[in-house]
Amino acid sequence: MPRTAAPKPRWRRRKNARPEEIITAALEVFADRGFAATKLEDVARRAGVTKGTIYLYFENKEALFKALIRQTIVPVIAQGEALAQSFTGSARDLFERLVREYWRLVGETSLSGIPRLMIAEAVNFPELARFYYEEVVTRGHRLMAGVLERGIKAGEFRPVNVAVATKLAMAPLMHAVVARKAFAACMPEGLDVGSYLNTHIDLYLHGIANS
Amino acid sequence: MPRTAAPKPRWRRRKNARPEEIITAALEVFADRGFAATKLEDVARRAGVTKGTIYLYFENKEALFKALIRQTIVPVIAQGEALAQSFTGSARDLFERLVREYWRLVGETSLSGIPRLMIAEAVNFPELARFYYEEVVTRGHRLMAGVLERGIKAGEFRPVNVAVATKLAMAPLMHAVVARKAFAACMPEGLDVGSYLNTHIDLYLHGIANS
DNA sequence: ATTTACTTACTGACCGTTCAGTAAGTAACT
DNA sequence: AGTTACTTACTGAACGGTCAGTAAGTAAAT
Repeated sequence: MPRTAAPKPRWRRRKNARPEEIITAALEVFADRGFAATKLEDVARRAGVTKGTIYLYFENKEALFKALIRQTIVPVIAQGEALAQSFTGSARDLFERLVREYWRLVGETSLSGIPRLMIAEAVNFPELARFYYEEVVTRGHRLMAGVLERGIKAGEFRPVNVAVATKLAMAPLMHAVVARKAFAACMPEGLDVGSYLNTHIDLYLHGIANS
Repeated sequence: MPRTAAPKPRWRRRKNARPEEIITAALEVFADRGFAATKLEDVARRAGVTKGTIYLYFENKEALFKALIRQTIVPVIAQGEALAQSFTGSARDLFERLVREYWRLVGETSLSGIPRLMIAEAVNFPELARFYYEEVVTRGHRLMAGVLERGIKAGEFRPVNVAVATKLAMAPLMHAVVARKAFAACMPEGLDVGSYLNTHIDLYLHGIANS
């Protein structure tokens, strides 16, 4: 019997690729099960390794989660900030761009599971909540508040209470992201995201317009 | 030595009072920990009994939760329906009444923990999700949709897509309820609920007005 | 032959659920 | 009124399953 049988090792050493693969797997599992209910064994299986391997690259479950946030959501915010910085059109148009961009990058991807997860488990994991609130929520609000102030300064928008108006601009987005995921299985009709976004943008800009 | 020392029994038999006391305790714990993270031992302690007693009155954790929903949230919806039924003013005024009433009965009470809980855990407890969606969400939407249709028929509101407009009317309420609870500890400034509600009502009615 | 990335088998804590036992309450019978 | 026989609301400990984290061992790579 010739020793031609492929050596085909049962596993390979891929130190460089592992962290990213584990984070990718973690995103999928965390996004649809939540933080507490996610089993690291599932994350490992999806990443093509075993549980122990995760602990070679991340200190614990919480550290893995933070790494995931930093590598996925934070860049989305940064991209929004860059867009706002370089944008030269009206505040109205920038608002619309940002809303649609948020939906494209978060609402329609598995990232949409993250806001739901945070809202769900913030109370039980206060350290995670603090981290997320600072890195994502306040930064996102600052971005939107900047757009509103720009519009007010330019005379496009009424001089509203910026903090409140910011929250009212984001709320329908956040709630859609969060509720769609949660009750997907219960809504036979689904949610017509197209009309939903269009209507929100229309109503909001109409409401805040200086006229 | 006189036997005046109160015998003070370690516990008393109070068959009639138990279920309600357990539900009250359960609301508080579920509302701030969520479903999965709630320990029946905590519920029991808060109700002044032990874990075993809960099982004399409720089949299991899930049945306790359903009983809680039926006894707390469902009556709130029913009250809203009654108000809408008997209301004789404009649709605009009815909208405002319902929004404020919702906040008063849910947003400002420990009931506010329930929507968050459902959104959080619907994915992991599909049977609970189905129950809640049917008994609460669809019924709430039907109520709000009725108001919008009334306004459209009366010529107060533009003939919008009612399903979408309903969701946009509720979203800021739901999101405020849900996020406030979640990030209470992270928001030093808090949320100015008064302005938030006023602004939402104002913007929304302005946006949907037929003019 | 040595190093080290990875697996495997294990531990300890946690919690929903169960159930044998206990003591509070009740009423029948003195 | 007091004793006793009985019912049942409630307790508390233990069981079984789950899962984050650990450490000893294995095999890939050099």
